[in-house]
Amino acid sequence: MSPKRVTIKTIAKEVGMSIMTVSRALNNNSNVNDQTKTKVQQVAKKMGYIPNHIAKSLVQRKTFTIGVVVPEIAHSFFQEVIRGIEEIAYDAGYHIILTHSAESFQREQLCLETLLSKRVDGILLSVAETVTDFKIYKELIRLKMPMVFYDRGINDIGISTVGIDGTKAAEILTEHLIGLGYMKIAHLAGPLHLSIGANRRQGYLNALKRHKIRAKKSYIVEAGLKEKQGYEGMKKLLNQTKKNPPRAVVAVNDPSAFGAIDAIKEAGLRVPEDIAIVGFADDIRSQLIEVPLTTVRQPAYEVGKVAADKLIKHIESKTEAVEDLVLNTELIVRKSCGWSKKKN
Amino acid sequence: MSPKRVTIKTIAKEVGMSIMTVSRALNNNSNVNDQTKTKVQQVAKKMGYIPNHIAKSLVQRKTFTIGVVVPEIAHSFFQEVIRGIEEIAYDAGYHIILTHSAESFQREQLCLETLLSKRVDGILLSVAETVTDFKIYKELIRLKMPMVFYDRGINDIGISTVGIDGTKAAEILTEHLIGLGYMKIAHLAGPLHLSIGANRRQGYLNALKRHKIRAKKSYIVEAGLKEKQGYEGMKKLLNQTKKNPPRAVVAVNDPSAFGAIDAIKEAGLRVPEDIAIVGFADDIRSQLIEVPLTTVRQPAYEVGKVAADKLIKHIESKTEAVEDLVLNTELIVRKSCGWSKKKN
DNA sequence: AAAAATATTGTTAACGTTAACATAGAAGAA
DNA sequence: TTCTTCTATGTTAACGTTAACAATATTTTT
Repeated sequence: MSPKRVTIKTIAKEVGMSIMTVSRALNNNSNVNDQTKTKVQQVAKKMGYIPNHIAKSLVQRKTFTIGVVVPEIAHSFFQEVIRGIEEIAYDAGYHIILTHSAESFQREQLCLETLLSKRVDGILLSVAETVTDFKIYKELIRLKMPMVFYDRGINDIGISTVGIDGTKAAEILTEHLIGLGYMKIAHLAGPLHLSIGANRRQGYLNALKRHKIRAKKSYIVEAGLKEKQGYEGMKKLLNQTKKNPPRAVVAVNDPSAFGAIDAIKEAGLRVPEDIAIVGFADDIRSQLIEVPLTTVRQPAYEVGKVAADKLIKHIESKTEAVEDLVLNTELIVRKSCGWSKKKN
Repeated sequence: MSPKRVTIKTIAKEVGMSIMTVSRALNNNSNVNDQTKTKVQQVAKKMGYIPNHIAKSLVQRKTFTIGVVVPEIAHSFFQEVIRGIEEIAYDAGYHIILTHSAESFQREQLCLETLLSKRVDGILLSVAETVTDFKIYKELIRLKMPMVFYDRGINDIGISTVGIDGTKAAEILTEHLIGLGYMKIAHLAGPLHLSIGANRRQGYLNALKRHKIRAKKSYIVEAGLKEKQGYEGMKKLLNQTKKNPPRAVVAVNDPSAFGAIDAIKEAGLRVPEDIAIVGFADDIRSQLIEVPLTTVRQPAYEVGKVAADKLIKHIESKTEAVEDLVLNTELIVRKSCGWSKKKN
């Protein structure tokens, strides 16, 4: 952008007025003579003036920019969330800087540092899987940086979270299995320090309890959110329950379920005849695989919209309440839970 | 972010040195005593210093930010492109501002104005469907704003474009139909002022010509890139060819094909028995619909990567050549082209 | 030991804008 | 007419940083 830049200074010289008048005229600010205003705006247009938001942001300490941290950009769930965020942000006159933590704690730190340096007005973040240290979130609170967690948050830390009721959804999912007659139900859990991990496990336990099924420690394996970890987790699970293998598995999410299915097949077992499985999140692939996966649909686009909306409220009013917003989920029954088969 | 901010000035006062020394120490710049450097860095950390990129950008006239304009954020193709862009940008130390033109010319103008005002270092853009006036692109060139088109570009305007060889891909697609025995092949074209529209139509015509099939004007309808437009276009096509309806249709893209399928069904015809159809782009839905769609897979993620890479080269070297980069496509044969049926 | 070179630190201005206060002129009120 | 109140514009400083040049202290060379 080399050709000698046009600034309000240039315009001021051209129209023979002070830069302040030009600034006011261009911002349609009060107390500028109508003639002056029109004149300035005409000249600005003619000269090809492009306002410099950087300078404006510096003096006003406001960028109209929202920082978004996504833990897994390849996941359709998050892509839809981004879409929701963009829509709301656009309507409110904000723009978004997109960053990607790739499920890495370190990289998440880096994303946040960048966003702070770029002086975004607020941050939307979904906690990376490998995060175990919440110091930086507390620091952000201390800095009064407006922030909202979406999908994956930290409880009782003073930051609003927008997501689903994972506990309830996992409970419904598990109860669905129980309703089909399964008694020996295992759980491939996610990271328990993340609310999604803890909640889904809790929902699983709640369902068992309600139906007076004793939870077995060996039936719960803390795996992870990725396909590979689901695979490893399932292998471990099969290994430690050889004498009494489960008849159904509640996986923490769909990718994890995909991995688990691989492990089940590898062990020479069939889904759902030998082991039924249900996932969580409704990944696009879930309906495409050989035995389509029973899962829970999360309203990704809505999550993005609501989170962005809440964040902007936080940004624009110091008194906006910190609260958790819970959106509805929907049970999607497909073949992997073996609804049409005999069970035991 | 209210608590009295720590700036290099604050630090300078604390360590009893000039702000310039502090600046140098923090930037690991040459010519600072090692002791001083360590001291300053320690104090900075202790005081919770957060560099202000806004101020830095202002003076250096460089933001390390890339502006991305996406025409349809709900489309999985573009979501994958974004993923590719993010990856390359991250590796090169750039961040991305994501904007959405929603296929609207006006809104695209707005996106570009914003990006200019935010002083991004470069712009990646895929032309919105309703764009017919290229003035602003020329203006960007004049401003020497580094820029690369991805997927949808404008020919011979002096801006690099990263995409696929739409002509060739459409030719292959059409030839596939011809190879299956179809002779009466129609085309639902996209906007012809966009390269993707023009190229795909050309490929369709090339294939016909090569096989000595006369192209009929009534068999070509300029529709649009969206599902609804495909629907309307197909209705029009059926209407204007009542005496001699086509046996196969080459749609400009998958959404358009979906719409066309609806129109075909609505007319009481079957796909592919009565009318075969092929799309373009491999939308995620293409394999899910009742009669899975034969289409062309475009390497979306790769497109994003290559485009970002090219843009960064443009940014970092004034002499980078303007050129069109062409990536390979892959024909995906599914049922909608009726490969297993009789044809005429 | 003086001169030259180098290493380290400091000073000033600039990036492009707006906030806050100041001023001049015009219009209205007394 | 004079005082007051607007209206329109101007002046100055600030936002937080770096570039360019200046100055000082230290080391090296001759």
